[in-house]
Amino acid sequence: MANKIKAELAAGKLAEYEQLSKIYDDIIKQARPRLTVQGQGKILLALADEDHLSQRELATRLGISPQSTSEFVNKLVKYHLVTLTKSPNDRRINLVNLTSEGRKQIESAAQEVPPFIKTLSDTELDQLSSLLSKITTAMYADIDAANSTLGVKLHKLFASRYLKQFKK
Amino acid sequence: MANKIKAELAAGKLAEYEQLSKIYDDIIKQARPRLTVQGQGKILLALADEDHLSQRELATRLGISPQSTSEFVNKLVKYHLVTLTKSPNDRRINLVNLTSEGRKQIESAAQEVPPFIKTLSDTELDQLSSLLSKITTAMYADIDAANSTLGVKLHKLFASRYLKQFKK
DNA sequence: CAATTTAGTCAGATACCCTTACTATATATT
DNA sequence: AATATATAGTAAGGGTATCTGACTAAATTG
Repeated sequence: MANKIKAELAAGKLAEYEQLSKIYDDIIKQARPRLTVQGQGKILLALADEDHLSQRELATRLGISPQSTSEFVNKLVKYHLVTLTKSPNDRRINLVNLTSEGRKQIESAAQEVPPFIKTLSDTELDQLSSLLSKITTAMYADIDAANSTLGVKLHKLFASRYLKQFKK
Repeated sequence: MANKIKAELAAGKLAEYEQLSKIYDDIIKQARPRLTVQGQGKILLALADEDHLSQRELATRLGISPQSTSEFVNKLVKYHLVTLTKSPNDRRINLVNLTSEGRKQIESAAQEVPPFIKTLSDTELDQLSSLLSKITTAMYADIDAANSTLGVKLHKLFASRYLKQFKK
């Protein structure tokens, strides 16, 4: 029983964090045009991980429909953040390429540590990372079970993104 | 320097969790409609905290425009989750009232424990709750600084929501 | 070569938000 | 009272993120 309550509390906190973070983003960082993990931003992030992907590949990796992908890519083209080139092997395929401006956007927006993270101590940061790793691992497993390609791709996407941080 | 890396890693993990949880919800629990802290859900949550508010009051508390509020309220009316009554004192005012169905929606959507939480031990759950509390507290403070009414109200809103869990 | 699969697009929807009018009702001022 | 101003809400229209269905254009397969 005790465990159940603890679990509920933690789940509640997690939900609270999620909801709050939406509001937080809205309110706090209006200044800098932030790269969101949605729509166009999602595409850019995926390209930062691996450039010259086809729209189809992007759609699959990001879990959005090819139609939405097409829409976002076109907007990015309009803003000169990516270009499209036809694949020489398969002329149906549009390869999506980051422009230098696109890359700059990603860099400048990349992973700022939000201020609220700074309130945690070193030990707490370690704890948090490790707990979240457990959680995400379990999530990946579930996602994987439901749709194996998506899960694997996602993992790869995020993994390489956060590994990059380490190298710096 | 070490701290900076730890912070970046934790921030990354948090971002990863957020991103993942969207997809997770999509894939894993399509069944139940989840109450978000946006749009219509936000309105319902505010009403759960205090019923019979005017649209203006809702708009102010939730930090959305009166126009959007009107839109969401009207949708909720259409779905029979709230009703509108003119205030007797001031006939400009529309009071928004939860229907029993609306109340049921809120209850049923309330805090299910997602399966991935169950992979954590008791100790880990405690740790996670406490870390997230620190984080959300810091977030509330920032939100508060930017827009005091909203921050306070939100806090109250969430607090009452998660306190309810405990009583059970 | 015909049939099928795959990549991408177009059109049309919905949800969440905003801004700029505009209406109706209250309240304050003269 | 009559006029002016403030307040609650609505209407219209726009932008972003997504989705589904229908369709075209290549590639692959039999």
